[in-house]
Amino acid sequence: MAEPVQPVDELRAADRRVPGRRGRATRRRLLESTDEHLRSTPYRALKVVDIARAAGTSPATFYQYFADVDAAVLALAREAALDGQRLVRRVADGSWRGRAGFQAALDLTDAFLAFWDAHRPVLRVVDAGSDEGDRRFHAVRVRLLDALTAELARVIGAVQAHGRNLGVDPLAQAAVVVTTLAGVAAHLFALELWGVRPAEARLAVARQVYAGTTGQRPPS
Amino acid sequence: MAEPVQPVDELRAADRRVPGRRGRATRRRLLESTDEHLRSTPYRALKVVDIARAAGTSPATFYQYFADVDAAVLALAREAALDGQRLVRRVADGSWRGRAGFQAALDLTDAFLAFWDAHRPVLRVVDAGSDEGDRRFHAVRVRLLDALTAELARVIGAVQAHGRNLGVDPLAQAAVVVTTLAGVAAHLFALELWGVRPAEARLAVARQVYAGTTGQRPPS
DNA sequence: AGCCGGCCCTGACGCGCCGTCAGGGCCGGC
DNA sequence: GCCGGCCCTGACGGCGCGTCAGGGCCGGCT
Repeated sequence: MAEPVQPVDELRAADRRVPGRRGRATRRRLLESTDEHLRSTPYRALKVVDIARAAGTSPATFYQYFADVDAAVLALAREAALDGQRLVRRVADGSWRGRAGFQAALDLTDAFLAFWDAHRPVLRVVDAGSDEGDRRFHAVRVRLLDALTAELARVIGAVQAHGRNLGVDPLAQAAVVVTTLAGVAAHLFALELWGVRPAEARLAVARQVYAGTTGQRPPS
Repeated sequence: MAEPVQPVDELRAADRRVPGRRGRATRRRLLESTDEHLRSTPYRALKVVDIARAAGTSPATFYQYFADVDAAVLALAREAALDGQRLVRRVADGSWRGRAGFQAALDLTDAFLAFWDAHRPVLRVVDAGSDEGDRRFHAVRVRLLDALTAELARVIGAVQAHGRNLGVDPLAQAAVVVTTLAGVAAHLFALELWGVRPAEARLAVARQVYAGTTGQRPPS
């Protein structure tokens, strides 16, 4: 929750110059090219030369702006994290009580799945890197999901305070709910191959979100 | 559920010979070396030469038994899948009714987390490959989780038949529960860095498994 | 207009790992 | 003690990475 959105970005790695207008445009084209390629190519098969050429520049230029491909993906992930903050409002604004609660769960599920879909290739790499113990990827994954988890934990805590002692750690419960959302979002395609229809998966997720958040049986 | 454990394994890739005793021993050492290295090295940083040398052999020999590193990891994953089948019994044997149901959920959670932990490095690669759309990794991931999902779906269907119409597709619901288990198992370390205590995460997962399977509010 | 300084780009190169192939060691049977 | 077949490996071409010195472009100043 720092004040500036980004610390003026990184200084140019190669020679410590501060990029001017033209430089920033090149950097942006490289980021977009990276995102593009990530949608059609497995991460390990990404070639710097392809990214650079598609951006109308050369590999050497790529290394002027990013230390390696990871750095470019991390930059994309930070942009995605910014975009993801609107999910938080969806949790905070909706009412989680009674019949409306299930609607809130459905809304959150839909918004989360859409969010993941918009940034799928990047988030895949973030997940993989984070799982492998890479600090940088872990940090950005936290940044992606932290506010949402905290807000859900607040809701869960409020439900407990309202009389229903669920006997759980709100943070742990929220984290598990968010993990379900992220897991299903990531594997939705796989579930489909498996014979699970997306609409059914969506409903099942929303039920789990509802149950996990309110401690109530979901409506049938 | 085929009769032979493995279809006599693959023929040797290099020259189509059927490996003899010595050859199989070398293959096994290569597999173990791969598993070993995977525990301390990010997948993309794996070097065939390191795997081979640690197994007391040469890179060329590695390629006699595996087309590439992926193939070795897939072989390890298939072994893990075999090991994972015992999770199914745990679901089938336990009673999911009443108070005992929550115990069944706890047992499944513990067994699943232990299972994932035992095979973590390999399963990480499987997840990543599957997410990237690689057919081979997807197939082995299905093999890993299919029986468990099917059994859970059976339990969910039975609960419905017993009068409580949950109004959901049992397969979708089971798939979401399994996804929660897999997601938390994969990210448990990350959750810990996040401030979630493992014991609390375990309880939260068990509650979600219980709620998702039986449609009941978990006990407090 | 002409010049100049600083911003930006890139060709070229050394390095390291991949994956292959021809050739040779080892071992058990006769 | 010899031989055939199983198994291993040194050596090599190819490719992508990451770096560096050098040069183009452009806007401002006189």
